[in-house]
Amino acid sequence: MKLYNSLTHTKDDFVTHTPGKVTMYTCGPTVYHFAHIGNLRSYIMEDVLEKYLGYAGYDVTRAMNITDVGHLSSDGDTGEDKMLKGAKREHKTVMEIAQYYTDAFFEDCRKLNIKIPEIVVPATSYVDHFIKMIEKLIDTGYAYEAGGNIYFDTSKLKEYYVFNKQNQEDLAVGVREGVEEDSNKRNKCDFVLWFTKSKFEDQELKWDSPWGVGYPGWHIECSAISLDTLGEYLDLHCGGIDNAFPHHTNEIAQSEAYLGHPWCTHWFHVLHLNTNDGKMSKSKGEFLTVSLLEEKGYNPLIYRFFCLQSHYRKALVFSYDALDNAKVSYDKLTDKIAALKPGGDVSRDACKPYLDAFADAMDNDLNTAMAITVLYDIIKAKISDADKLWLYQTLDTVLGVGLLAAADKKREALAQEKAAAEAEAAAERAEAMKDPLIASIYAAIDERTAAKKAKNYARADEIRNELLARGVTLIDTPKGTTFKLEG
RNA sequence: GGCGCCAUAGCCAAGUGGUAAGGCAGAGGUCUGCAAAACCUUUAUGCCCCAGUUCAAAUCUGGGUGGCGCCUCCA
Repeated sequence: MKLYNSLTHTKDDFVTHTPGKVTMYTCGPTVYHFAHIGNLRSYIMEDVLEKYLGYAGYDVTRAMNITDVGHLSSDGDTGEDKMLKGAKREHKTVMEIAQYYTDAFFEDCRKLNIKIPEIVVPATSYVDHFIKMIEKLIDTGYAYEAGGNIYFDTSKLKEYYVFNKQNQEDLAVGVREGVEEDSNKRNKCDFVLWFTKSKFEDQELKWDSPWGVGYPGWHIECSAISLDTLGEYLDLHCGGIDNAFPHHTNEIAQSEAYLGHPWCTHWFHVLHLNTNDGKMSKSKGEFLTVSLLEEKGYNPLIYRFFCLQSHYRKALVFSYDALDNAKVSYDKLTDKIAALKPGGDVSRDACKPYLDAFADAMDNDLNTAMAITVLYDIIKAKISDADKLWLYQTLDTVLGVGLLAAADKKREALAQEKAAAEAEAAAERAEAMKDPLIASIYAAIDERTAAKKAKNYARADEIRNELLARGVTLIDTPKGTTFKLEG
């Protein structure tokens, strides 16, 4: 499989440290608020990647953190801890906020068919690991204390800017409002491993440490959790592109300084979901959540389908027009699948070309847009319905857009609707027949239906016109003829 | 200011040197009397612009133009 590697800037052959096994780490959410659908784009694409690796025969172990402490600054950069801000907003404790939004995140994942990694670690449960790691970094000279905080010394590294060629001097400090240069730092890019001097007066969560009571920096959590749960050689590290610098850069710095050898070989970054006026955020414009999409009548899996129609390494612009487009495509596709007849033998030979086309697309840097077109090829293919259904079921284990479930639901709904409509029509008619006027209309309709059947269209139209003159408009539907009475 | 990404039809979007996938919308048609649905056919002499390399360029190179992202909050 070829997969673009942010570290090398090329599509590399995906090679794992232990053949047949993949260790995969994902930067999880900061649980201070609901996730917006842009956040979830990354998790959708990572989910597809994980499922495809499994489909391709790898044994995948995946871990994810939940950031419930240490993530400094708010969206508006007013200098508050995200968690603390969330807690204040909702008059809850930080831990209550964390639990509430962790659950909400998992609920969004469930709706989007995102498998939750088998290992999920809240940062607050790993503080002792962070401390151990920081201690070693101090012992080996990679970290120093200044002004009460512990910093990582980036000048001790051979190479700090791993994802692109930058110079420390060229970085603009304070490019964003409210970000101030920290005078304790020896180098511009040094970052905090442990705070004892909080920027915030009432940081709620604090732990004892060899350097005093405080709390961990943001970057250390991913390194420590990954090293402990997945070992010292990581195959695949995922996250949104905005994490490449500084978060992932810092993870690499501290992990490799700690280990003394290269750590993660492959970096997978998902580009952002934008709106017409740029990057999606929680503070600007409409706060697009999965729940909001549901309220507007969209099945969340339509959003997943929308994401899959594009490539993960391309910025995707969200609009309701584009989502509607995906919805129509999805509905048409599942309608066609609903019309397939189950039962019969599956021919592996007949299915093989489609499996190959799917694998070719996915092997080529997870080209999900191409993989989606295979779904359309299958509909048009000259293979049996049993083959088609088996293919949809198989491919959906990776794509996860719920093709068969949606089709089943449609089939059921259709049957139910039909039965209900028939029953209702019969009941209505029985009731209406008590009225002589209505009864006469029904008699006329019956006569016209008989005339149509006999292809006596002249008579049929005559009846329609007669009724029209009486103020009755006939409406032909696939279920039969109904009418509308004027006045 | 530095670094990086992107530009393909009305819209979304593949394509990675061999003559422009797919979806949505549109157009024409078949068929059920009409209509709807369904099905079939069709829709970019051209891929932001200008040079260059090549037998051959959307694709590679150089230079523009436009959009986006990152530079201690983000997915």
